[in-house]
Amino acid sequence: MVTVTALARTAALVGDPARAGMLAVLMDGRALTASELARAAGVTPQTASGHLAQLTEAGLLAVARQGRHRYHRLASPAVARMLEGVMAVAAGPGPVPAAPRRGPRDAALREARTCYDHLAGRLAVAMADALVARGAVELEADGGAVTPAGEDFLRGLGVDLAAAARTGPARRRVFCRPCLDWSERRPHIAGTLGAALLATCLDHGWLRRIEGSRAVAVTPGGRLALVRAFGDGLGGPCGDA
Amino acid sequence: MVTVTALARTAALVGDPARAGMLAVLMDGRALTASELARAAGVTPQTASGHLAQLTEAGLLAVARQGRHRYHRLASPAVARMLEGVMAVAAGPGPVPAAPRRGPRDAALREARTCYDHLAGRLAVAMADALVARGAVELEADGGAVTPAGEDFLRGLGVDLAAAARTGPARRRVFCRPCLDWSERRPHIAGTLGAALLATCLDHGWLRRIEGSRAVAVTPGGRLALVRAFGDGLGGPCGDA
DNA sequence: GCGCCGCTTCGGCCGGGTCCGAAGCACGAG
DNA sequence: CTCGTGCTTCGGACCCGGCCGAAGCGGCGC
Repeated sequence: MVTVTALARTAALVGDPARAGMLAVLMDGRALTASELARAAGVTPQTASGHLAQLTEAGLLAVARQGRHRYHRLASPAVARMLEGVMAVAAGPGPVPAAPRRGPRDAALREARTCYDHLAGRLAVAMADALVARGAVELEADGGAVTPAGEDFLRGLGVDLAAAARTGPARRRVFCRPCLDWSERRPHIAGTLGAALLATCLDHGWLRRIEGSRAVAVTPGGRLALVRAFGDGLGGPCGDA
Repeated sequence: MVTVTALARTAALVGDPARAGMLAVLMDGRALTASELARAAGVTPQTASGHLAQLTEAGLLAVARQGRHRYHRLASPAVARMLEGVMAVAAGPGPVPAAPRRGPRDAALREARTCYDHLAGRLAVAMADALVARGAVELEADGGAVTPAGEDFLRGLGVDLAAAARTGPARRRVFCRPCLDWSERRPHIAGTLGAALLATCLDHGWLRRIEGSRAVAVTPGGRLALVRAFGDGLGGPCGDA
């Protein structure tokens, strides 16, 4: 089988700490320069350059030149899914890791952040719970689905389901994929629906990206809108309701 | 983030050719002895022993002692999903790899084989196509769903949907996950539904595992039943209809 | 009980791959 | 044009990790 050597090569690319750090940072879906990635991985620029060349040639990263900067991003959703899969295994079977780190430094990250193209963190898990509770979405380990009632509800929020469903109105119910949250250890909504949800929240000004971080902030108006749409669970980091 | 080092460690485990070979062989869902895995990976038993110890301690493999044999298997579906993800990336974006190898040695593998807990190969792709064509299943990149009509059809075949849907009759439609086939480069049906389909085919005697290989054979009666259920596409390796 | 077989552990060898210092390119600004 | 900055390439040192030979442990069959 030719594939076994390719399998090992690909996994080995992710298996180096420096490269793994870069890929983990890029999991938020943004495109970063080589210097930023070097700093994130804790190596010198020339070392990072070599790693980036390998990752790009293997098809894990895509680059976009822009002036004298080179922006690197994950080459495809398949790469993001692969990384999610490895992270899920790396996290181990333990469902409850206690409360390992309560540092305020990453409090914003635990509250809400981007995960490639969708939301993650406490907010995303609460959102998924609310959607399941109201019967708008069905979630299982292997996949998820939007119910007919859920279609109406989401359309009411302004989620562009039609854009998410490229294949016509007949099969609008599938574009939903669970993604295990590393901070909450509970599933949130990824896939095309997750991407559409994030886009909607950003478009409406409910959420705002925080510069230089994967974290996203809930705007004052956004908090109101989210609570009205999803219920009290979306209220705040510590339940300010 | 503690997880970055764990991410790299896990990926590095898959990143060694010998270990990757063992994991690839185990993707058929069976449990093999250390000697068999050593031969599959092309290393001596003592080398394999070290690798297996690492994989087991990291939670990628589970062992079952039985007499003087030790049977190793993938520890969880999460591990299988991770490997699928890596393989998908390793296969590269190229949708058409020409006809790289037509050796009769793996003809049976290309025709039908197991992939952890479900079917893969030409037969599985044809089966997925037939299910989609008759409107029993909807498949997208992010997930799949069984339609209400599909529920009736599958139940008629004897597929145990109830066992696949542990969570009650209300949300029976989601347990379906696409899995990219490495020989056909087209999706087939994985997930709980894929596992139930394979179990049904084996129970009915339509398919039979081939000893010492991932390949499965279609029995004479099975071919008849499959063609009747799914149409001519299931007929034979080269379309003997 | 004795010997066989599967599996594991220990030690030493060796190769691949990562790392950084220094120098070379490319692009944009002044 | 010349300088400065971001990125890449080259070279050599280092170290981690895989590999196998030999020896030790444990269960099974005769």
